[in-house]
Amino acid sequence: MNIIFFGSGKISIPAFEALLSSRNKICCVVTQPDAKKGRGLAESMTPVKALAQAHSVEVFQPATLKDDFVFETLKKYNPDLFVVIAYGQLLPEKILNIPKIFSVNAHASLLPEYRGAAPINWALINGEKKTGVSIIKMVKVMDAGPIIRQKEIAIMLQDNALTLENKLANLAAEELIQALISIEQKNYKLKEQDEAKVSFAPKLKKEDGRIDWEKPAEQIINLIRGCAGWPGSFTYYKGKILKIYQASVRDSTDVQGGVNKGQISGFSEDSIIIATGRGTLAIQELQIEGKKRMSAREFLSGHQMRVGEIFGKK
RNA sequence: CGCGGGGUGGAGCAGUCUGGUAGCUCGUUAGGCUCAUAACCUAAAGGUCAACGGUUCAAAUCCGUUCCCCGCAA
Repeated sequence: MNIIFFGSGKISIPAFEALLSSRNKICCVVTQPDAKKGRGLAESMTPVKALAQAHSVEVFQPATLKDDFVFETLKKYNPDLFVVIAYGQLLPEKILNIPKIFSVNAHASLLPEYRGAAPINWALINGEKKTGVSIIKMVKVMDAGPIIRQKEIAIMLQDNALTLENKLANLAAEELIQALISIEQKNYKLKEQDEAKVSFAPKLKKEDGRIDWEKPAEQIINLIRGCAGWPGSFTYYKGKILKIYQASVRDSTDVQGGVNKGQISGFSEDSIIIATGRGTLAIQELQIEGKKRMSAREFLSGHQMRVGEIFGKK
């Protein structure tokens, strides 16, 4: 089949690789335009573009899909199928209807739950025990199309957004290939999503990563796990932003009276222990503004922290 | 030329404003204590203070330039 691949995020890489080594022909790859990223003025391309170039696949980077020029360009390839995974933009109906068969999307959740841009992160933040990958036929509404294949996976306690994304990326690649085979052989079934069970996972904002120390330790840990990578979870210490990379629940029972939430309640050999709304948690890896990421042990070597100091105040 | 923090023995930091003997918490090595220990005590090794240039009797510290790391913003 002639396929046009839409993808931008890291999660789409295994699927893209799987497609490249399948019997299908990738006519062209559509990915987000190079962004002028920050500190200096470095231009950065999506990982998908880098991989496409390495395989000499044509790359197309329209700023918007609403342009007629985009429609004409894609039409010219005469594609059988569009494969979309973590592209980063809604595909207009006109575009979706270009391929002869239809457009397929791989989504990292058990649809109809967690529709939207950040399903992996929200599943972790909400403390879900399982998630998965759904392969759907695309319709006009974001992530609302009928399901072709769906595969469940357990969320491990030690999983964070990065490790889970990795697992789901590989799973998505496998499921996608299977789905393509069944589509080619025309022996697939479509299962409509149950609209009553729809939930949403909107794109995360930086602010979503701010830790609320009033919450129970478990919930804070879930936030840290869910925000790993981007946007990262953070709090404040002595007026500076303090990012927390690795932490675990130390004690999930009630805190003794009089202890302020966010207070340093002690230290162990390798971690800083903080009181929360319910229970305590142990920070193992962190980063203060302007410094490198380091272990709690390293941090404590150079910073005199005291029991009773408060986290979370600017 | 977007804003800001930083580069000091192996790690993390102080010292820089107000130039004048290289400091702290660890780690490493050796010895001691101990039934024993990653605990405790003692000692030692380990630095061209990012680089180059300037000012000065004297520069980690003041001035100029460059390189590198990081946070914000996107």
